[in-house]
Amino acid sequence: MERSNPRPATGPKTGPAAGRGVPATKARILDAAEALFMEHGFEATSLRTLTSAAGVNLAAVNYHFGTKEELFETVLRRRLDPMNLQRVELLTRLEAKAAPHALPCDRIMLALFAPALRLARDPARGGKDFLRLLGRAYADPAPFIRQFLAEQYAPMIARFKSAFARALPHLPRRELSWRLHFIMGALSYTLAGTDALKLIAELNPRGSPNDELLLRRLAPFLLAGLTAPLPGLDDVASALGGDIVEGVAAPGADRGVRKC
Amino acid sequence: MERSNPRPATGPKTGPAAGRGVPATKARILDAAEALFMEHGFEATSLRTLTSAAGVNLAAVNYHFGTKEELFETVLRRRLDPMNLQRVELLTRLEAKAAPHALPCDRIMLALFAPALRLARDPARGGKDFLRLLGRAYADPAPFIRQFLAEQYAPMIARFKSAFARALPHLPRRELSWRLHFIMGALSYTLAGTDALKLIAELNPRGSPNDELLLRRLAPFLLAGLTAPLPGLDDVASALGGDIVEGVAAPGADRGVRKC
DNA sequence: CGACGATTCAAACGAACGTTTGAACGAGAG
DNA sequence: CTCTCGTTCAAACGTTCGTTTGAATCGTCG
Repeated sequence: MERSNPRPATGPKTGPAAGRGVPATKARILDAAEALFMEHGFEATSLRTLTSAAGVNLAAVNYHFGTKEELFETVLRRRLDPMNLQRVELLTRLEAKAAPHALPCDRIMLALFAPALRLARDPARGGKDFLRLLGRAYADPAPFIRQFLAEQYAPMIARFKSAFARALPHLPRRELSWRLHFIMGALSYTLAGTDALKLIAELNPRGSPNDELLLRRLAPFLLAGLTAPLPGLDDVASALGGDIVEGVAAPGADRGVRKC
Repeated sequence: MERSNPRPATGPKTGPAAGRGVPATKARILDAAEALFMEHGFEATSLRTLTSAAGVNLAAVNYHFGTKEELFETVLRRRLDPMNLQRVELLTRLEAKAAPHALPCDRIMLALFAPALRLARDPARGGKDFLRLLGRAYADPAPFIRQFLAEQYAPMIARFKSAFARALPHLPRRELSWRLHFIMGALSYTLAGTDALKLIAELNPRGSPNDELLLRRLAPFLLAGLTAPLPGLDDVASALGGDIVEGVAAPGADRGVRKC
């Protein structure tokens, strides 16, 4: 029985039906998990609900994936790995094409967004639902999720940070780091599509939550923020120093900030 | 006994020690809940952990608040209500001062940010930890949280949307709605301070996660995005139409987008 | 055929959860 | 004192969770 090593070497197909499309169970679990994790989150999705939806036995998850957490990581990795790989490859290709000039940062952002869009359009199961799962994972408090994402994203982020630094030589590195953080935050939040304040539904009454349209609006927004002039040191601060609650609020507080 | 109405009218102090600082239990539960919900999220915080930390009996939560969910809403409402009230009042006051001219949108954003900053600086317990709790709640999948936040935020959001619409008459209403959504998303994500990719720690090695500094960097970033020129219709789209993965990628795709 | 190994299955395990119960407590009013 | 009533308490309830178990199943190969 060998229960001491429950997971039988996650390797290739040594399965029962041998040569062809064998472990339908494993794939069905992955697909159901992606859909349910997307809809209800990690903690709120029970293995009993999941295995029922997938039409497999309850124990199948632990047999094939070992643990619920490992299943979650597998679900994420299945689409995240290729996407981040595409991002870095695309960036490298665009940079090579622009050489010896630095790649302008709207192109860099294109390399960041296009693979996500491409994933959203993926005809295969998942598609844009996966982006919602990903955005939700970004905000999950579970430590194992945070660590997994950090490891998964760190190299890609570092690569893009270098590219942006080359495109924006005047921008202090620290400021760039902040702005990249804001960009990833807005991107995650938007992709999560949680409709927190029902804004999306109100804005896009038709049933189709057009992700492409969404990213096409988000990209210029973030690009403008990225290339914004450096903030004055006393924009918000001076307003807070004066008693804003009584309406005094910094007469000349708009230095360094673009007017409307 | 009257167990048919377990919660004894959440009204004022009719307590045991009568006249003074009575239901220490209730306050201790609220404080402990704020800290623990902040650190671990709603689902991951058990009532047993919570009541142990607060030094009260397990049943006290159900006695005083009825339900774990109602406790959570109370924790949020305790600081959220005053903050959103301050936001709207400050906006109204600034608008009155600017009349008959429209209030420029950097000032509008000041009214959005300053009360949050003020809350972060609050010497009373909670302070900036609460903002992290709030940012986390924004991304929580639990339906009751989403509904609660939507009801709580909708009026304030609508008020600010009108103000921005007056300051940006050339911006289509639909575009403005999107950008406001992006702003609230980036704000929530930033306030959540989840340090998803450990960026914050790397950027701010000193122990103090200076929220003021953070918002002072976020505000110009978002302001630039808000006032960005309208996106061309084929920035990202044409790049996607051409086969970006092979590096063709839209030679003249930067129309309408500010160059770096 | 017969044994093997990978897979599936029904059933159970132990733990943790939110909530309820009914008795004990303790100050204030009659 | 006695009764009352808001509060606290230890204990238990019923449910659900992720995981484990050991037998049954089935195609493959000697």
